[in-house]
Amino acid sequence: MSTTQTKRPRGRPSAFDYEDALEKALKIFWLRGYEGASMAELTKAMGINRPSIYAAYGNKEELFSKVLRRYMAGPVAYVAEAMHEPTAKQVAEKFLTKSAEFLSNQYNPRGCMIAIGTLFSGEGCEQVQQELTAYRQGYEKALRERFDLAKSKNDLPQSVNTTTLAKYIATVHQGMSVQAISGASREELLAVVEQALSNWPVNN
Amino acid sequence: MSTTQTKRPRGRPSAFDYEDALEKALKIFWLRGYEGASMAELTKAMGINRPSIYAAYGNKEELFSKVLRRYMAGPVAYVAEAMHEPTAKQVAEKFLTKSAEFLSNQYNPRGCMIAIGTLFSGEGCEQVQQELTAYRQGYEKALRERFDLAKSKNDLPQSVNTTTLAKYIATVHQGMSVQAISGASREELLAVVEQALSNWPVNN
DNA sequence: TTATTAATGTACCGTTCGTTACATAAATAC
DNA sequence: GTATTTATGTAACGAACGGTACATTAATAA
Repeated sequence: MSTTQTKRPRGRPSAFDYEDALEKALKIFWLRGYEGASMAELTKAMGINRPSIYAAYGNKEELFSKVLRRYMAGPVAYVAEAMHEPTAKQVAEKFLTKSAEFLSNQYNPRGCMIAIGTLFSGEGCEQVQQELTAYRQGYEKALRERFDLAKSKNDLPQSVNTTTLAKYIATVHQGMSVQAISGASREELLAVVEQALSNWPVNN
Repeated sequence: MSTTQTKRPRGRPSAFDYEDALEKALKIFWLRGYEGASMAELTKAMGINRPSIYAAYGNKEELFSKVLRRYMAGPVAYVAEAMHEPTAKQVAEKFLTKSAEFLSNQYNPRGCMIAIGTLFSGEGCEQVQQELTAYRQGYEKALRERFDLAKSKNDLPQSVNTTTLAKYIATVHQGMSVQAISGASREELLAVVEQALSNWPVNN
């Protein structure tokens, strides 16, 4: 037999699915931000009583951290995927175009949790802010490294400053999240992307 | 005599200066955001007891509203001024370059209150969100109208979509605020501005 | 069966939130 | 002077915050 008997753990079994509940917490944090999401609202959305949340995920900060990991692996997984496009220009196009679609997806809350999450906040959110800053710097760095690779393959002119180019693409992406929250449509976001990429550096 | 006797009002005189205290509240809201700024912190910074704040400015939401007006008239007055530059390109250059300097001014809190304020928030902040959205749409509209004027004077090609161009400039500006909060330096911001404007539409 | 383990639901903890009642103090009006 | 007006400082309000103690329930182990 190839069926592996999964032995049940010792005590009372969980009444909720770990990942499902995390997904529901994600929706709340995404809509409200870290501070704007209250444990009461999270509890209600997750369908779990508070002590079970703390037992399973830790405190609010740790729950948010786990939510961020799920967010990266799910809704914004397209970012990492875009890096695999064959050319630097296609990477940028894919990244921004997919973002425009993502940000105007009617089933998502507006804006990207990582791009524009917890920019201003009260005292005691320093760790959350740092974590989000690290994520932001992370995808900007991924862009830069991808552009460095392109440069080494003559896919980008040697004159290009990859740090600046990556920061520019990240800046447009972050601005697009603000635009999405402020009411921009998919068409408008795509038009901005086209404008933003119309200055792409090319070999002569 | 040309000196006009300013007659003192009836009751006990205020122990604080209205605009000075508003300036101190501005610093707190700018640093913390609307929700992150507590009345306790505001009270302490303004040097006024709470009932006096409520009497002079109304509740927290109204205080924030008055702070926004002061913010527009002071720290970000350069935005309206930039519109008066002689050409559309100079308008965009001035707007973004001044923003880069503003956002990296060591004496300011990071980020622009209006560009990226209260993007995510808990229940009960709808009015503040709407007000900030209106301000954001306001300066984007000012850019568009300035570009329309430029177009009518052949300062911009007739093929230009001014709505898109204005939205693109606003998007870069908003992204720059995120970058500033995430640690970008003045030099980096200025490099992004240069990159962002390298595709400026010109008559052939 | 009995012991052990772990998750559950209830009910509450202390703190902080925005806001306000109220008595007092300091000015003008008469 | 006395009355009136307005701002002040103290002190507290009810509600919401993040977090937890504790008894109970439901599973496995022996």
